[in-house]
Amino acid sequence: MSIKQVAKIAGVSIATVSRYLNSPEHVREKTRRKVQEAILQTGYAPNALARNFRRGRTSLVVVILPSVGDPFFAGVMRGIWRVAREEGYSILIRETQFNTLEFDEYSDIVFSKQADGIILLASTSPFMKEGNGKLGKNGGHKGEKLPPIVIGCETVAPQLSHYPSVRVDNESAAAEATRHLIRLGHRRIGFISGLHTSLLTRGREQGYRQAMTEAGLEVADNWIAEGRQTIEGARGAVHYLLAQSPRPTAIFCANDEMAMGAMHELRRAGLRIPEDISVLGFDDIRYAEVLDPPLTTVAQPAEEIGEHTMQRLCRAIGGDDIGGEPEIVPHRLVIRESTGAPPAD
Amino acid sequence: MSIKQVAKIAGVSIATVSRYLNSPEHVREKTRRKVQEAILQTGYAPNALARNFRRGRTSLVVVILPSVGDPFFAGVMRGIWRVAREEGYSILIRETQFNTLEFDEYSDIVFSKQADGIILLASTSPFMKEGNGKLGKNGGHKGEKLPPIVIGCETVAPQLSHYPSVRVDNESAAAEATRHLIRLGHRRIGFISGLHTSLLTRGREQGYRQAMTEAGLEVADNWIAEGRQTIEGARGAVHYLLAQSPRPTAIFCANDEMAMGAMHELRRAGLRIPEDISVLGFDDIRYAEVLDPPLTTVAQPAEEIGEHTMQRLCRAIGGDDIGGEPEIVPHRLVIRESTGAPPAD
DNA sequence: TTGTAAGCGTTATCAC
DNA sequence: GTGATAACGCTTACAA
Repeated sequence: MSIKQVAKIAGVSIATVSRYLNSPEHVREKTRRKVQEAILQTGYAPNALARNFRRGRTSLVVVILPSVGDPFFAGVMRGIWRVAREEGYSILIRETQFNTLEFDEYSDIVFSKQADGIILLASTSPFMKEGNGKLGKNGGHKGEKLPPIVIGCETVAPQLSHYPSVRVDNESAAAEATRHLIRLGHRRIGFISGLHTSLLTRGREQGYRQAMTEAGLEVADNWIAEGRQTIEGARGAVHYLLAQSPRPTAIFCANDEMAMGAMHELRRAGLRIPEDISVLGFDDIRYAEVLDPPLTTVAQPAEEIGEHTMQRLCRAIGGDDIGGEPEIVPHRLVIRESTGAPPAD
Repeated sequence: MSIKQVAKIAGVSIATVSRYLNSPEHVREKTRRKVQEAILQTGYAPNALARNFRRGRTSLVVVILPSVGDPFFAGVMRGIWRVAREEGYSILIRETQFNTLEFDEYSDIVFSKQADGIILLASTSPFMKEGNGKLGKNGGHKGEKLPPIVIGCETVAPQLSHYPSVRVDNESAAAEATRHLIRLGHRRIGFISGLHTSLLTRGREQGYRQAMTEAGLEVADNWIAEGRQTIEGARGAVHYLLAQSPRPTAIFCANDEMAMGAMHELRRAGLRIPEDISVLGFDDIRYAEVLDPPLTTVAQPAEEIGEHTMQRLCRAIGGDDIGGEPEIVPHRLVIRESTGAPPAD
């Protein structure tokens, strides 16, 4: 009833009010003033609900991520927001924590018009049933188009392999980081990965293995410890690694958060970093450089990842075919003081 | 057109399909099956846009906060999400960074039906013009109701003082923390606050001053340093404090993030913590205990704050009068190893 | 228990 | 430039 009231007060038709709102240049100066006056008088605010309904779009984008707590994602989000603001989107965040979401749950968000598109940041569970209904591999929701989805940061489940993504080359990056440790003289290098149900760190583990193999070094099974990608998870993993014999002289953690937990646990065990054992992280979150010692880690351009992901999504929503290839953004090994030569032994 | 198609295929009216969706118990078993079959066949998903429009509500709540990066807010968000899920709301996040938003910009979110309610986490700028239009102190958007807004975490601008909030007693908490330092023997205690444009840390500074005064200690102007509530901000502040003479033997930081920056800068200056100088934080983010040394800080029940805030908002949206009093949740001083006796001097 | 039909606030397509 | 008016997809009296 609201545009109607404004129209009545201004003495024009509702069409004119609508025009005033959406393309004022098509309204005569004099009329414009009348409408403006009426709007001020009534305190009218256009009903976004009705507008979106009519237009058939929500102007909402859902971002799905494992945990907002991670400062790395905060960086990615910032990039997403920047583009979202420019493009007129609001961002809805869904945290998966550690539970498994079916892919259909994502796509339904779009088909039921809760959002115009979806960004998947990092791990999705690989436990999605193949071809169960709405999104087979050549996809389509009973004939409708594929939902606009772009993946940020990480390698993904096979079902998602046809969707575009923006990320660093995790494998190369991890290999490069591992080589840094090897160059320092380490031979026994441990790796703390995420849970095996998470894809977040899969590529990183691959890179680690590759660098080890290529250097002719053994990758003992008991040098790879698995844990939740949390401080607690890393603690448990370190506990496990320290119990091995011989134990690693360096630990590569699949992300910085885990590196922080690892460093703490190592200190509690009475070890000095890097004199007794080296620690390496991944992400270069803002805390990495203020740790004691500052953490050697692989930097990802978080904001850039966010921006590009969102930009690509916008194009997909706009109907462009954005292809399915991953866009690889550059990483950078940041050498600080948590890595050094192994102890004389 | 969609419910229509389903209705046609099922051989019933659209009203029946709608009923099946919203109150299946009012549909005869046999009919129910027909509808279900049709829905499966078509892959129909109700159009949330149309539904919300019709119902006049968005099922969205906007959370406005200075920065998602802060792990403390991540905890609060978790609490908000838990309740939101139960109550059927999705959460839209708006990051203010460091810019000043007008209050009208918030309230318009509700009046233009972009969301059903608003949660304001921590600082809002105090620079909002008084009584400029839509929301005077006895408020109302040209006669409409006050928008449902609940404030989480912090003391607020005078214009918002009539809105309900959920938070710890910052003043008492900060006073208690300061007394801990005094008890350890410190007399010269510095305070690193947020920017003066931010209300985030106002109450905490009050508490600090109160405890100092009450102990008969001087609060020198040059022992209070101001900076952005970031690692960088804290570094600058420490730099300033260390240049004072005599300089403080302990530094109370208005939050843990700043404490992390402070610790790093102190170490760079060659000072040992706590032997040479003590550091105290606020929030007890999850990183606090893995720092070296682990950080003494004031713990806030982040998730609980989030839950209660959201619960209260839900009631407000439901039309209940939830009053304007703040709900105070308990804080707890967590003593770790970053605080100790002052140096003999 | 089911169907008919009004209406939610916009935008878009026409004529004028 | 402006004004009628028909959608958009759904919920909900009210009638049958």
